[in-house]
Amino acid sequence: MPMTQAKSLDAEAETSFGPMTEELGFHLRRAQVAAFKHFAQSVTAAEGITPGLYGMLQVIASNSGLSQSRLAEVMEVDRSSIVKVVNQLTEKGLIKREASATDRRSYHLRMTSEGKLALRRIEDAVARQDREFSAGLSEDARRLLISLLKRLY
Amino acid sequence: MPMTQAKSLDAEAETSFGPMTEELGFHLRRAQVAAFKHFAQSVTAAEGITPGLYGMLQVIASNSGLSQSRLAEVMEVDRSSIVKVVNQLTEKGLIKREASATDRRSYHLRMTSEGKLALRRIEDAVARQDREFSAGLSEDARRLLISLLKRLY
DNA sequence: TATTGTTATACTCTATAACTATA
DNA sequence: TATAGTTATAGAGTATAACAATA
Repeated sequence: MPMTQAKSLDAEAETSFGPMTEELGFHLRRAQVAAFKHFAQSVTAAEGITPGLYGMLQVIASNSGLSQSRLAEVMEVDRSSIVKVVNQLTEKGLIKREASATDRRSYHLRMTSEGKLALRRIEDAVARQDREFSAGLSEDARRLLISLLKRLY
Repeated sequence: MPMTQAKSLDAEAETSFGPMTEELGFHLRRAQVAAFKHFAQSVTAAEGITPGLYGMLQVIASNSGLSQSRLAEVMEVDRSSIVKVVNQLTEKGLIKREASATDRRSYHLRMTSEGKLALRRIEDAVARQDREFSAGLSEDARRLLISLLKRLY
């Protein structure tokens, strides 16, 4: 059944999606949806970490001590949307909030030692997943694709 | 302020996002978010049509008479998620539900004449938007990018 | 006055489960 | 029994507005 569906989608792609098949945005979206599904089936299934949480973890790990407001800025979401995420990562024992010595309103976010350990593991899983996902591309094609994508933002 | 932010993100990109900058999924997501924002600022602002609704419209236009279940299949969402969308497009006068002559449970979805007219206009707006969004790429680079993206799904 | 983190609230998108009317 | 469309409901993910504590 999955093969049949895939086959029919392939065969009717031109007629099913009309002029959209000429649009970059259309293919960008489809590829991105496929990437999320792939991530969910490997990394999220094994480690319980969504793409969003993984991104937050990496930003915290690479910018140790940053504030929640700064994290929100980097992730380009509202400050209020960060609260839940930080709670989740804290409850998982992956990060900690440290009171700032100079500003009592603010927290410094840092990885816990368990978090650092977990991130090394997750990072490997993500790297493998990313390679698997792009298995249809040669290493050169993969690099080329990344460089083209970067020119869009 | 936007320029300052963009500049600081560029300058710190390597340190802010860590190993993610090596991942295809990371760049795919950023490009896709940028594409949605661009679409929202041009097409959605001018025509009140989101990327999702536009996709539905094109699939209905290219597969006139298809059922809601078939539309859900093509869009890869649940049947129940289609109901609201079909209602919205019907209320906007862009599509109509026609009773099936052979199966009284089922509807055939079709564009209204106003819908066809509107779609021609929206289609042009989207085509312009898509070119603007990919203005940083030559025509060849754009085609290359699309062909690379297709190899991911 | 402005900023940090928070809460309350709401909106969009999507899914699951259960219903109805058919088939 | 199975399918088409629908409804009720829930869970992500995100935003806005307003608040307390602090700067």
